[in-house]
Amino acid sequence: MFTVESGLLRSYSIDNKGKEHIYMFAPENWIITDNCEGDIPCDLYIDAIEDSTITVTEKDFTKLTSDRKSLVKRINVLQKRVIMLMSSPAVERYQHFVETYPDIIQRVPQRMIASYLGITPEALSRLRKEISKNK
Amino acid sequence: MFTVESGLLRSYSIDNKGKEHIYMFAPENWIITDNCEGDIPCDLYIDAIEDSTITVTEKDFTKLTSDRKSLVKRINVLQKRVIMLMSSPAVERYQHFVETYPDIIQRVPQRMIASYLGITPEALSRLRKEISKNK
DNA sequence: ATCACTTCTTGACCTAGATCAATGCACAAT
DNA sequence: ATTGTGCATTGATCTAGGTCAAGAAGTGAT
Repeated sequence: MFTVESGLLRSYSIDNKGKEHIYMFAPENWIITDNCEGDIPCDLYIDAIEDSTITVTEKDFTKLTSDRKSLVKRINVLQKRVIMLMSSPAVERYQHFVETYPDIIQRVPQRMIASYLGITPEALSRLRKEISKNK
Repeated sequence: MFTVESGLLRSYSIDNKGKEHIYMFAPENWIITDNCEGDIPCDLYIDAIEDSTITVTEKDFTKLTSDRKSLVKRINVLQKRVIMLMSSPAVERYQHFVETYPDIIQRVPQRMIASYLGITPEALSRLRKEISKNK
């Protein structure tokens, strides 16, 4: 966990085509982390855009109070979502959703899945057709 | 703040064309909120997709510990970002960024702004040209 | 001064996904 | 049985933004 005293940091991910996607900028007084929990490999890189002085703090996810833990978890989910919206095409976002929330799929109409993924129901319908064709 | 005992809720925003964008689904044991702080008008609607039983908890943002407050703030920023990525074209995302972080613009190369917005440097360049033309 | 390196811009073309409109298909109400 | 009403699908067309390639302009090193 880095607290920026002066300067400017950024965190970013790199997609499978090697393209960078900036997740956040951290100027003076901001806190920036890679949001890794335990063993989970972390998909955020951090570096400095300007010469910076920073304070490093060790964070121990396991020592957080449970409500703080759930906030951090929610942030991680959002982080993943932001990065996917920026870097993955609709098919991949759909597949990720199916894998992550298999039960939800059964329970909500497709147009709502589309709405969650940021695409139209028509696009989702076609994309599902394509997937089922390829197997 | 709603804790879902059984059933399924969703939260969503409505863009300026009247289109709904689902921000999250909340099945059993999930917590869902509209993330309003104080007087700030809140742009999330919540409703039930299935018949549900829920527990309502009052939350008082002002009473949170400061570190919790900063987590909640970060969630709100991410929420805004997710919704904008789903519902706003690149121009609007850029303008929102300029208004929100006017100082950052001065300090980072344009390609990084583009990367943050989820577009290519070329697209950002053209879009800026378009904006400057219209005024 | 010149070369190398990087950023920004511009142009030509391409593609993922949006939009619009029509059709099919359940399931509920009469 | 028939008439909605809402959802999913399909087709035709459009558009925001991506890709690729070529300048232009700034900056630093030799």
